Amino acid sequence: MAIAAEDVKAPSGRRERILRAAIDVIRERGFAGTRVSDIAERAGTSQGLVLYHFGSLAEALSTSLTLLEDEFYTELDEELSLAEGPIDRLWHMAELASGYGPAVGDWRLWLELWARAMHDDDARQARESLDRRWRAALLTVIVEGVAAGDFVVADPARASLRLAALMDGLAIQLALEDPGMTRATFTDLWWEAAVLELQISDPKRHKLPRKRARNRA
Amino acid sequence: MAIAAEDVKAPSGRRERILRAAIDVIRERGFAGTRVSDIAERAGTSQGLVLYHFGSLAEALSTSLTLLEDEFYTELDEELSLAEGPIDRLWHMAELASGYGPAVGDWRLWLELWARAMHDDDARQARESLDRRWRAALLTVIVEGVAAGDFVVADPARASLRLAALMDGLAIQLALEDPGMTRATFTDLWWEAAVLELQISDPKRHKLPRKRARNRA
DNA sequence: CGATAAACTGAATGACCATTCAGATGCCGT
DNA sequence: ACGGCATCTGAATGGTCATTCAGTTTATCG
Repeated sequence: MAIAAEDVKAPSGRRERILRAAIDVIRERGFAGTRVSDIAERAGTSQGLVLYHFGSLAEALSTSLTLLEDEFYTELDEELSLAEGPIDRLWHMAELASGYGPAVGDWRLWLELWARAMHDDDARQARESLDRRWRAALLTVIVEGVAAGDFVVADPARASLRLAALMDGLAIQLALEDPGMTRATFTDLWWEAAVLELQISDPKRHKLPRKRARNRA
Repeated sequence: MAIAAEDVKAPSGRRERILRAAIDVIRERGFAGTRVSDIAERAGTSQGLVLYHFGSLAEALSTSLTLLEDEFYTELDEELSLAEGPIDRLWHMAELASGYGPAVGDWRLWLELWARAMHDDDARQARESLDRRWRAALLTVIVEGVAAGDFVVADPARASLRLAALMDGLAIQLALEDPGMTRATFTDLWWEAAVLELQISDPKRHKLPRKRARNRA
């Protein structure tokens, strides 16, 4: 069950623990395969409590999406605040997407979300705002880079759209563990495209990847 | 129900009708939401028959994936045989992917397949071979183009990988009906990337899209 | 024309799960 | 220490399917 000793009794902590458990289960078994009992078991509680807190399974899943959004935003902001210039920021985004943090590059979850977005409205909204946010960040970086003279792009909007889409596409292979697609290949292929698309003049130092740090699960 | 008058009694046709019905339902309701009764209703038969032919729902779904593969291959081969040179072929592939035919550009189905591939082995294999096939075709076109002097690429394998991934990424927006992503935008953005990546010298005439022809459903 | 098998049906059967519920347990202010 | 409220539990309850089955229709072929 894997319950940290810390706050076994904290009454409020229970709610969030359930949401985290839900996310973990979704990642493993998919939205469709996630049952109340899975969540309860993973969270170390009873089924009853899950329903007590969220009323229904559907509601629990939706709410966990909200938590996911929060983590995503936090992670993105945090990471971007660390970077110095546009080139560095862009590189950081590539790393994030390749799976550096717990949320942004959690592609199995994204594939699930995409599929669910076609049939569930909460999922649709969640993925839409997550995606919008990500693309906006990318666009901002590109615009900054153009202003700073680091990038040369005719149409930043198009460029960001395309680079974002390329990430998604590469991510599919990553999530499905396609032979030949690794974290390294991902960043490599994407960075090359970015260099080409944005006409980055001096992409030198960025070739060295950072230390690893995988998902909590 | 929508049963064509043609072969209501054809005994063998029934099987395939069921498979097509299954695919239709999957596209609409997703793998997870597809019930035996949905398929039966859509095919205009009884639940019993679906199970009679395929033994189980899971088996019916798997088998329908095989039919999908067949259609995909047929469509791809047909389309490629029509095109003249590498540039034209490449353009045809872009059109196919944008949803020109019934199978290749049926992106809702692809999103479903990706998600299912994470949990179901038949789906995993299906998507893998479909994807491999598609990328191989792309690679072939690129290599031909290089040989013919139409394209200039350092590493055709990387280029095809990237262009294929870009398609997938753009396709997600298409499937999810992201505002701002249409068939036209899709081909437009992709073609521009291809021109850049492959250094296509003379992409002129291809800017005009062909007549529409959507999915049967 | 039978007769045998294949195709087909619709009504059980039973498993699996979300949800409900009656009550236990801990918490907090007084 | 006590009343009351939030939290929590585990065992019903009931609905929704996949699957089974007993039997009917349709095709095939000698």
